[in-house]
Amino acid sequence: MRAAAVRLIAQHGCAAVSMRQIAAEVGVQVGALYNYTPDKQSLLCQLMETHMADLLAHLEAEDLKGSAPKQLEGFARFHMRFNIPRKDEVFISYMELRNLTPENFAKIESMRRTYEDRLEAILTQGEDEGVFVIADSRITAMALISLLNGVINWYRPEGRLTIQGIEKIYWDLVRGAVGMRG
Amino acid sequence: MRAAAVRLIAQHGCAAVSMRQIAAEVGVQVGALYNYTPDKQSLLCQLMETHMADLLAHLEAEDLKGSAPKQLEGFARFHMRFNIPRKDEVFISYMELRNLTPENFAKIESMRRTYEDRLEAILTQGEDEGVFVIADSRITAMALISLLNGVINWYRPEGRLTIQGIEKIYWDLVRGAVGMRG
DNA sequence: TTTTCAAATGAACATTTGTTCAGTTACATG
DNA sequence: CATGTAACTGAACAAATGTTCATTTGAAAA
Repeated sequence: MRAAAVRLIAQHGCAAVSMRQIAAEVGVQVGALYNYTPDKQSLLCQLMETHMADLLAHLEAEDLKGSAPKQLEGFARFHMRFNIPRKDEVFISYMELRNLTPENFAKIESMRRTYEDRLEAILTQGEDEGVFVIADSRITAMALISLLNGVINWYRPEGRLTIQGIEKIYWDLVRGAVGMRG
Repeated sequence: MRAAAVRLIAQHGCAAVSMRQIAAEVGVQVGALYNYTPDKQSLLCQLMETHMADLLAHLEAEDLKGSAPKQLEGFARFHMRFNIPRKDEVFISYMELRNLTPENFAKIESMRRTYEDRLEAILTQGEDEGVFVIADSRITAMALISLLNGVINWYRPEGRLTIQGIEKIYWDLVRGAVGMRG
């Protein structure tokens, strides 16, 4: 059911997908869904929440340490490796924020903030080390995440590039953006 | 009506906004809307189409020429200057693509492609000139647009930064990303 | 003043929506 | 076999949806 909901919502948007369509995709009647979620809003929120929690847990597990450039490379490559196979979830987590109730929105938003904070910390560390040239660490953090997320707009598993290849291209872009080329 | 539709759709998503809500925002009854659009789909498509046409027309009017770095700077600054005040339209043009009929989608998509092509041409020119270091011009073009578009996720008119200040920060990021720092 | 006509109304339509629930099924436990 | 229970069905509900259209409005043209 989770998989069906993710696929459909990513493709058509939450408001455009009915509970009946999800049920049909699962091969079940509408009523059966309500054994697993109290309502549609909770279903959407739970989708996003488990994805974000998963993201944060895996980032923590990366246990980035060492010099800022090494950490930044680890972060960028992790972001690619984690998000590319989860493009539907990523898309939902960015596009359906507006369909959450205020409380649910706050919950998800704070998780996203945590993720951004981790990147920003790496950036400020790099400034302290004198290896990054950055005008505004907060904005740069958000800009880099937008840059990295861009991949989900065009990535297709059957495409010409491997995930490793994409990782390399994007890491080069990030490296340059923080002023550490050459 | 256009303004009302843009505001509501950007805020809640196309499928989540009813014709009645748009009518109420305009201060009119539902039926009246159908004097101006044949149906909801056309309304959405027209919103996106005029925005994209506007974007392409203004880009053309910039009449970028000269060295690749100068053109890239012109492109980046133009993108910021044009899109920031139109954040609702930009958001819609990226998020509501999936709600278009195939024909309408193809129309909008080709306009977006034209825009990307223009940037890619600047990048390949820069490679020829030997001033940019780029792994894949197509992907870099899309990545840079994602980077630049990221601003609409956090920009607020009442925020601490001016548009000129933001332009500068993002231009520095772009400049670095194509390997021309220092 | 009368005529004209585009624009807005307001009610109606057939569907579709999220959600509920009494009843059925199927399967594991006793 | 009998019993219990968790899952699923299928029908139903009020509310909301996009769209249509006969009627009214209001102001410019005659």
